[in-house]
Amino acid sequence: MASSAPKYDVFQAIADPTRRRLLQLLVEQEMPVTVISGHFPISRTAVSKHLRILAEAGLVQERKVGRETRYRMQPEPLRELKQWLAYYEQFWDNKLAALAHYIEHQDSEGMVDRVPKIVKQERETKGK
Amino acid sequence: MASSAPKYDVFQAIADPTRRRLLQLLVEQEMPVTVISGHFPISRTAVSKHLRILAEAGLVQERKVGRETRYRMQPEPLRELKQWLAYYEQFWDNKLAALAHYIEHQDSEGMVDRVPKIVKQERETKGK
DNA sequence: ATATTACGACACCATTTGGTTTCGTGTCAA
DNA sequence: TTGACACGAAACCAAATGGTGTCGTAATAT
Repeated sequence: MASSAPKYDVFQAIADPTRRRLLQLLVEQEMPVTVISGHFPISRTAVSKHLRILAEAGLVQERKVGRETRYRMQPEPLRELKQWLAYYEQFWDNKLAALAHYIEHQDSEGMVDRVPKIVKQERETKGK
Repeated sequence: MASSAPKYDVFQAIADPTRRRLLQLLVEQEMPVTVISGHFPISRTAVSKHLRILAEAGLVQERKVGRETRYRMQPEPLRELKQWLAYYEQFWDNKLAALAHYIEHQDSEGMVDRVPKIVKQERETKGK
């Protein structure tokens, strides 16, 4: 219920290649819809819909300027992704540092149901 | 044709919450399909289809043992995600370290068309 | 005042997606 | 051998997704 309630899913938002290219385009610059859609082979309306999905995921911010709406990327929600990744990082290297970092940053955000807090599956989980 | 030809998309593979839970379940243990599907409210066949998608993305590995097929997570393909993320990390902190890390690891994989090599978008909206 | 531009809201459409049930086949157990 | 089990394949379905074109309205330009 905090102000930044991401009602759409970050994982889903970045699943689409067009949306990833949108982020890439808007990461450094704010741009109005028409200009943005000039960079894509699809219609302005289609771009608009992608932008709305990204906005709902918190990945872009919109700002009205006169008759245009300018969009810009907002990278913060990617933190959630990073945390999710951090959990798995320990498994592809033997990097203890990764695990340490993971533990250290566990409760930064509302990630509770997304990534397990190093939880035992109900399986045996005897010592390693 | 290298053994790790990810013909499915990692971004898309992890977009689905069920598939993320599958990864979480299989990250430390190999399991046969029936056991896996016992952890989910959906049918075994549905689970099987998710597993195939994950397998095509290289995120799980299958191994036949007698009449059962055992699956286990393989985290390597997440490297691609990590690299994608690394590019954006520089934008949410002023962390120069992030940028440094990004540059340093730029050509590790075949990511060329996915993340730009610090490219200048055409600038047009000048000033404010 | 009138025309043009920017853009969201709709209505619509084809394809993909996540799910189901049924069936066939290979493997193990009695 | 006969039966039960594990599982993928296939056929099918509803809903979501990514796309289109048209329209209305607010802001700007002539």
